[in-house]
Amino acid sequence: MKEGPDITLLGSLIGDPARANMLTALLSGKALTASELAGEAGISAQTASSHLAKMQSGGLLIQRKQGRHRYFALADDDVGSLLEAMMGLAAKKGHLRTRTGPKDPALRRARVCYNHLAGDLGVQMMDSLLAKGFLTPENEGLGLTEDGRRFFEGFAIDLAPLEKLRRPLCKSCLDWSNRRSHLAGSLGSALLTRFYDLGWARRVENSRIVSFNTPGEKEFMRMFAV
Amino acid sequence: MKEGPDITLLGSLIGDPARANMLTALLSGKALTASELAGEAGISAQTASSHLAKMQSGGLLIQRKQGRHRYFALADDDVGSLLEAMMGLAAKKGHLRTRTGPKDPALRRARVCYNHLAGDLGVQMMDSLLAKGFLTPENEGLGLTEDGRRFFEGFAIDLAPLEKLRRPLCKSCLDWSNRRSHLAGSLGSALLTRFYDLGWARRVENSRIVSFNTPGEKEFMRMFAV
DNA sequence: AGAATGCTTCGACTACAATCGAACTATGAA
DNA sequence: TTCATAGTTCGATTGTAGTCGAAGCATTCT
Repeated sequence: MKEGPDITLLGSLIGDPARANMLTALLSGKALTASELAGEAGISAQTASSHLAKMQSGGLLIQRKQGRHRYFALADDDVGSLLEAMMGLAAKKGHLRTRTGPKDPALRRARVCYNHLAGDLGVQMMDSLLAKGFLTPENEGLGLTEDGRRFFEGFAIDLAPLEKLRRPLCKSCLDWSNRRSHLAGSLGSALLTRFYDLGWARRVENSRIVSFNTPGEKEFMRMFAV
Repeated sequence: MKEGPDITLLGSLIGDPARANMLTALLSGKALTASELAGEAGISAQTASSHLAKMQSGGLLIQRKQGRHRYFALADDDVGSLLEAMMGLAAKKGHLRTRTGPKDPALRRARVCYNHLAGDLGVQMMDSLLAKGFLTPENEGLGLTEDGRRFFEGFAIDLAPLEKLRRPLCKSCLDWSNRRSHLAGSLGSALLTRFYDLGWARRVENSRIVSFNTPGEKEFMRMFAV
């Protein structure tokens, strides 16, 4: 017994409601200040401060000072993936939040997962990219084909700087609402940014929802048909 | 806010040391009795009973009555995967258990992950099966090729009954010690069983370690060379 | 039937962690 | 300099979850 890594710390960090709310808010990919997170969790600033310190020393968060603000963000993609994975299992086991609000359908359709697109549209995009042979499954992840390289460059995504990063270019991430994979990694992130830039979609304030407008969705559907 | 599934319950269930010890023990794939689990966690029977009830109602465990014993096991593969994923992140963040025992290297080399082979050897097997074209990455999982079908049948693994199960045949599972994938699913489980039957390896008592004997390891290496 | 084992329920105790008010530090604005 | 805002630290309070002893069922053994 007492073999392997210790999962209790991670579990207990995630297991507190206030902290879970903060983490969920940060899953939107935006860095938030301590007071914003306190508001998100519905607790006082002092309490939030203590929680944030714990999560930081536990490796879940990183902190960036900027003027008199302190911005907190998820430490890395792995933390985001774990949170999504837990949401997947929680959903499967029926652990829903007390009030499943009216936003729920919109959230299932298109939302931000840390920094890339998730939900029905995210899964569809992934399927389409695979079906057209732009991405291809590799050893343990995803690879970019020559066709894919041309496609993305044609979509005004500059691959060169992305490939220089330590972060993997393509990665698959499990979707809690669909239990299917969608595209993560720096390429997934770049695609989402491109959708914003093109004016196809925008972020809904204070939420993970990504809202496509009518022409934007039309373009998206044409480009990522299955 | 308050969007999506609730991860606090899962987190807090996993976040208690006694429960985490039990879950880790169950990750060996064996069903254990309440008293065995109490011993594993180092707590009294009463306390264990309360923990087990909570984990059961939280969907992490299932219970099977057999005579005057109650056997507990992980509820499904997803629970096992989540635990391995958490161990992966915990290891990466340096959350090791206080005493990293002498068993640790053996554990990294070959261990049971719920019901299939993990560790260096598990990863090597996966790599070999992919390299030889017996398995192939598919949409969101793994597929069996015609060559692969012949290979496994030749290895005296009867695929027909496995394919009838609701459980997926092939599945990849992330390894915490390697951060690479190994083969899960009913096929992964069948392979491990076959190794036991052939006398290549055996389980080390009260541990997740799988110990290969010299000729067994030789055969394994020949069969799953990379 | 009676005894023993395996497990759960009940009740009481304890320890710890979340919480907030108040005081303190740091940055920025007037 | 003085004031205001953002955040942390300290101390005290509170609630709750983990813990075990004792008693209660259920099943098997003799």
